[in-house]
Amino acid sequence: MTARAPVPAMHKTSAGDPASFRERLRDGILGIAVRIIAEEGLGALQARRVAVEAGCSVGTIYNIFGDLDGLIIAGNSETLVLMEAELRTAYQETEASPMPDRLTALAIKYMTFAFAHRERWSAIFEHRLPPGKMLPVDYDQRRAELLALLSHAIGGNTMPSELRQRAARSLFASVHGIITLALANKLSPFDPKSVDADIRFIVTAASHGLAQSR
Amino acid sequence: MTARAPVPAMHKTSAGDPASFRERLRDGILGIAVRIIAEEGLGALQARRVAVEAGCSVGTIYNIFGDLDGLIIAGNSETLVLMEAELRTAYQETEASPMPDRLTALAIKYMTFAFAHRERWSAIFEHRLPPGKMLPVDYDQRRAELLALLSHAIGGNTMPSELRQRAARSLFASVHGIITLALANKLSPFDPKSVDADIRFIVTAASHGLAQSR
DNA sequence: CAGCATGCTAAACAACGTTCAACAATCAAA
DNA sequence: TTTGATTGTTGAACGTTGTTTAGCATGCTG
Repeated sequence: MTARAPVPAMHKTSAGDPASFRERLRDGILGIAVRIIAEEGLGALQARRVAVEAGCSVGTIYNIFGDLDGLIIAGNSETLVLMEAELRTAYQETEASPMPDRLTALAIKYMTFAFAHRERWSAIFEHRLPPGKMLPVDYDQRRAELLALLSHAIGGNTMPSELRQRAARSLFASVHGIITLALANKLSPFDPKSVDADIRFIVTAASHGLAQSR
Repeated sequence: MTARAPVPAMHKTSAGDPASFRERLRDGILGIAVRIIAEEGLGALQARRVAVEAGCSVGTIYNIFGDLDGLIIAGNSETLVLMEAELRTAYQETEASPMPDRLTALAIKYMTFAFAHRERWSAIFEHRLPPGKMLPVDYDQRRAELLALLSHAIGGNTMPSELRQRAARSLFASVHGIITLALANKLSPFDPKSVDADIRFIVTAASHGLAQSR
């Protein structure tokens, strides 16, 4: 029994664009990985399972992404792209508004994204890459762009750069902390309305503090 | 070879207090687990390693703690006790100070603890228990006590309870977010001085906002 | 001494990430 | 076309996890 079926021989057999098969395989694997993370969380991402659902072998995943961390980072990178797009439109829509309103809009948008893509958002912060390894440069770049967006939202240019950057960092971290603890149920049962109120409280309070120390 | 040595038969052989062997074994395992977490992080905690270092078998760990999650929770519980003790003294030392100073002192103390016990502190928030399982009641109780401490620090009794609790939650979450992202190097290279300034900024700013909306 | 309950041991199991020899497919040159 | 080299995929196998469990030493009880 188990007559050791001859290899399906399905690779490189697709006639079409050049460099197509490999790229489609990459996109397919990546899409499946993102879907698993989105539906069941980062912990549910397993090499074998991705291979089965993608119709390839485990080895292929390692050929393309190096290891599971590479696959996770590629997925997180797509999440960052998605998030930046949404935040950028929110930024542009409130460009004429006064500063506290702009900050609140941005913070609420960040919250909305985190709630709508709960597991994908969590995956960004849950993932810790093994010691010694470095993040890809393009991934680092995406994060820097996001922070620059926040920094610009805080003070057009009427404020000392140092204070503005500190405010951008602290405020983002604060909003982030509120969302994180809320989603993890670490402080109280999860309640979106309450999180909304918490964020508005901290952003307006900080805005007043900022205006005062100008 | 490997003549299957007769079982060492080391258990229950200690003459002494009643119920002593088991408790000392429990404390030993727990102490080793805490040390591993403190020195190398939650990810370095492995059943076999704990068993070897404790001089017992893996099964014993499961007999005492149920599973690895039980051991982790027991370790985190000790961290909570340690943290609450430090925060409580900080709370008592600043009981006479005005509210913003009190909040700042408490927040800075929280930061100091997180830096001093980096991995133990991280373990509390990194650990996610498997779906369906509930946290032990005493563990939940410890967290509630910590939050009550913060809530009391914010408004003696001159403030509406609802607003006070919201402020306590948001402010703690904010400080927590600042520390979390700083330790994870998610926003910029880690710099304790900068984190200190960020926390003072958000706490004083929020205090002003609180005073305003009173 | 015989029987029983307790609870630690250590071997086994299942599932994971990861590696690698074998092999199919393609292309360039003869 | 035939040959050889190269590229890229396969799936079995390896090592390391968390977890379970049969086996047995121990202490207690009659």
